[in-house]
Amino acid sequence: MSSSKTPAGEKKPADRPYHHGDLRRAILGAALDVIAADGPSALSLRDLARRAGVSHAAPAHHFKDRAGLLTAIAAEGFGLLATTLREAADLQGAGVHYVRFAREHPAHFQVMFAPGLLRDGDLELATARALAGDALRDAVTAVPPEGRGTDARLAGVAAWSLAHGFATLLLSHNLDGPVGDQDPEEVFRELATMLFRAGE
Amino acid sequence: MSSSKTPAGEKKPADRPYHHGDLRRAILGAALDVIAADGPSALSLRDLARRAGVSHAAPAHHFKDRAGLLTAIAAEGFGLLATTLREAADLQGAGVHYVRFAREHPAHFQVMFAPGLLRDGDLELATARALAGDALRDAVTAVPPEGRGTDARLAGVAAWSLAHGFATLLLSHNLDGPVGDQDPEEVFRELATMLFRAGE
DNA sequence: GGGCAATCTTGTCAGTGACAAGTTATGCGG
DNA sequence: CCGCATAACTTGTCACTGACAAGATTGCCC
Repeated sequence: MSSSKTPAGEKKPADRPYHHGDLRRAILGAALDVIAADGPSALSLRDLARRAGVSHAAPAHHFKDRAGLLTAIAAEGFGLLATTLREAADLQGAGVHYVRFAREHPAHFQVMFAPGLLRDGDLELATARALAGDALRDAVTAVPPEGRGTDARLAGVAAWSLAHGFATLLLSHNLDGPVGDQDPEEVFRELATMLFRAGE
Repeated sequence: MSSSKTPAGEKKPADRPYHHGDLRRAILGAALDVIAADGPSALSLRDLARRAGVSHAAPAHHFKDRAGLLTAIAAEGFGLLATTLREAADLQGAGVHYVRFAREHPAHFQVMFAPGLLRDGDLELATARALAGDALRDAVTAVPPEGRGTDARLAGVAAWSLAHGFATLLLSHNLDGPVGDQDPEEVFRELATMLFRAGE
C-alpha cells in the first residue's frame, strides 16, 4: 500500500538481488512440492514465481511454458530412475527399486507417466527415457533364463507392468487397504517372489 | 448487440429449445471425447458448453464444478468396470477384461485413477468404487487355491497390479515397442499365463 | 570499461472457473 | 385451465492463469 520505496524495513524488494542465483532449481523444487501435495493440475507458474520471490514471467525464461516445466521434471525423473535401476542386483531388486523410486519421488513419478502434460518431442526427455528403458531392459536380460523358457520381451513387459501397477496403485492410495501398515517394498518383494518363482 | 429477437435467419438462438433435453449426457459425452483425445487437463467447462450449444454456466447446474464433472465420469467408469469384471469366467479372464476396459474406455480409466481431480468425499463415487472392488475381490477368491498356497490378499494385489500396470503403460504408449502390432489383450493373456501358471 | 547476452520485470490480452442474479420452461396441485 | 414452485438455462461479473511483447538490470568477456 505505502508507495515508499525506502529499502529500510521493506519486505520484498530490498534484498532480492535481481538475479536469483539458481531460479531454475528453485522453481523445480517448488513445483515438486506442489505436485507431491496436490498433483500436477494444481500447479501454477505464477504461484511458483511468487514462492521463489520473482516476477510472474520469470519462470518462462527457464522453461518456456507449463509443458516445458513438466517436461523438465519428467526428464529429471527418468534420469533418477535409470540411476536407481542400475543399482539393483537382480530383476526382483530392480522391481523393488522401481517401487521405492515412486515412493521417494512421487511428484516425478506422476509427471513421468502423464502424457498430454509433456512436450513429447523434447530431446532431453527422449534421451532420459531411453536411458531408463535401457536400464530396465538390462535388468530383465541379466536374469539367467534357466527357470523359464519364455522370451525376455514378455518377461520384461510382465516385470514392468507388475512394478508399475503396484507403484501406481500405491500412490493413488488404492492399496491402503490390502497393504495396510506394512512396508510396501517388502510386500512387493513377497509378491514378486510368489509370481516369478512360483514353479521353482 | 442487435436487440431484434427475430427468429428468422439467426444462427444460434433460433432452434435451441432452451431446455436441451439431456444436457447432462451431452456434456458427459463431449467430456469423454476431449479427455480421450487430449487428456483431462485439456478439459474446459466452457468449451463443453459451447459444444453442447448452451451457455457457459449451464454445465455447473448439473455438475457443480470441474471436479464434480470428473467425479461423475469416474463413478460411471467404476460402474462399467464392475459390470465388465463380473462377466469374466476366471481370474485371468478378469485381467483380460480389465485391460479391455482400459482400451475401450480410456477417458474413464484415466480419470478413475487421477487423484486430485476427483471429489474424494463423493458418495456416488465411493459406492461405484466399492462395487468394482468387490467384483475384483470375488474374481480373486473364486480361483481355487490349489496351485498356490499363499493368501488371497497378496494374490489379489498381484493380479490387480499386473493388470493395472499393463493397462496404464499401454494407454501411455509405453508398450508400443514391446507389444508392437499384436493384440494387447492376447499379449496380456500370455503374460498372465506365464506368471500365474509358472510352476504348473 | 564497453558492449553483449542472459536474466528478470512490467504490462497486457484472451481464456477459464466460480459465483450471483435474472429468465424461461415444466409439471403438478387445485 | 390456471397459477405457482421449481428445475433448467442465461447473462454478467470477478479473480486468476498462461502466454506473449517490450523494456530494465546484471554479469561476463574481450
